[in-house]
Amino acid sequence: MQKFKALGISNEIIRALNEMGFEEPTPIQLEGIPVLLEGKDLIGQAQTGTGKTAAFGIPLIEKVKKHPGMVQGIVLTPTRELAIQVAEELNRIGQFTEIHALPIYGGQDIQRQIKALKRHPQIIVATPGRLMDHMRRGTIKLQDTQMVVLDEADEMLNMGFIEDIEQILSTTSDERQTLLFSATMPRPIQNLAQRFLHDPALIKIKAKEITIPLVEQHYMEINDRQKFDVLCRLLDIQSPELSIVFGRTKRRVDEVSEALKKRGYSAEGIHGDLTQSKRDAVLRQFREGIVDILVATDVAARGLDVSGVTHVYNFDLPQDPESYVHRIGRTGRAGQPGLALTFVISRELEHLHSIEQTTKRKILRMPVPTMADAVEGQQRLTVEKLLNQVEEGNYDHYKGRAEELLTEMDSVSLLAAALKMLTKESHSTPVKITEELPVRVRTYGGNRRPSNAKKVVPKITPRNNSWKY
DNA sequence: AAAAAAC
Repeated sequence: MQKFKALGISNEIIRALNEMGFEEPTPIQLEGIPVLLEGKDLIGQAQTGTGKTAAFGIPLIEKVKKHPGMVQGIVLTPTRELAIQVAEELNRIGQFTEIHALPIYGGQDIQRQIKALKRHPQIIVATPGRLMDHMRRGTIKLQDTQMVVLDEADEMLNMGFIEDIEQILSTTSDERQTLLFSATMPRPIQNLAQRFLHDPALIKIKAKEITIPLVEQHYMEINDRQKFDVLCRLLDIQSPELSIVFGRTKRRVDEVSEALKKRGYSAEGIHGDLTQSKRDAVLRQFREGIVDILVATDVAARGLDVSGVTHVYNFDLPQDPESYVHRIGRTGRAGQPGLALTFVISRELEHLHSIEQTTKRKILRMPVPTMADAVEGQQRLTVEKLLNQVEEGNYDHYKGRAEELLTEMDSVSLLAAALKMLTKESHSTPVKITEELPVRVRTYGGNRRPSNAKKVVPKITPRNNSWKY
């Protein structure tokens, strides 16, 4: 925290950073914050997860607070979800100040937004289309805007927002401070920078640092018909805390999420054809862990920062290397390890290879897990779930399964735990299990995996980042 | 070719 203080950040914000668990500034914060506090324009080549939002958010809030009233800061993002996420982070950074950030995006009731705007948030985080809508209606005026942040500028370019962005920038004062963040710097983005930024500082997080070092990357060669069953197997075996399954189309996302739900997984789909309120709700549930598998199109590929995402499954190979990098970047965040696993059908192997070359990272082949692997994984999960229930004192629901398991378990402590569970009244004191719990259980009908069988699929263990079943 | 984004 001393290092944050040394950057010249005010006490209220330091206090908020403390509460948010920030310890040391990331490279982009260390370099960017002083430059921005000085008032310079900035081009930042970095992704989220590098602490980018705080890098512009801290100076933004510092600057804004001295001039209460009108809209003084604008952040533009390519997707609606990102607008919500960035606004939330800004509000956390500014929680001990009088500064408020409001997300403004399409698909949400505009009257509701107009009402919220009457409370005069100093910062607006918006997708371009809806912001333009408000500008035309006169419900947002940008004359007093002192800082404009273009977040994920290359993606906004891809989505055809460049003209909107130019128009928005032209509406604001030339005195404004302009920040442009982009993972890549294609020609049109360079032109934009040249036209609208004045003598910008350049901060580049090198390519090596852009690819996420803590994400283990694997692929599995598989045919299309097997994909769903194998996904279920993997979910059982690897038991992710939270996971994202990326599909190629909206339709595909619907199919996979429905099928997962039918099999009893806690999954929800998200894509651009859903109503915005549904999208907001799904993402909220996912963040809270109410839903633990998010099935998504590339709408969720960029910038989304959800803590606890231990696994990303590319159910379908992404179209381009850029999309691949963004998708797998949803895990391995904030220094936590993550696993990215990509399903590849044989004719796509070459495409996978080109992704490998572009990202300059080896994607390791992983064999399809056997049925025995799956059975064992499933049982381990069931036992773990059961034991959690025992700890929490909710026995009734698991009674039947527990009785079944009693005949299968070869571990004395598991047996004892389950016995306790079955003999306790449902309202009695929960059993506290403190001993190390063995997780191996005997498989059905003596159908053990032969000792010479391959046993290879790594399971992610966040504690030590080692790979084993 | 698909996805995203304003009504």
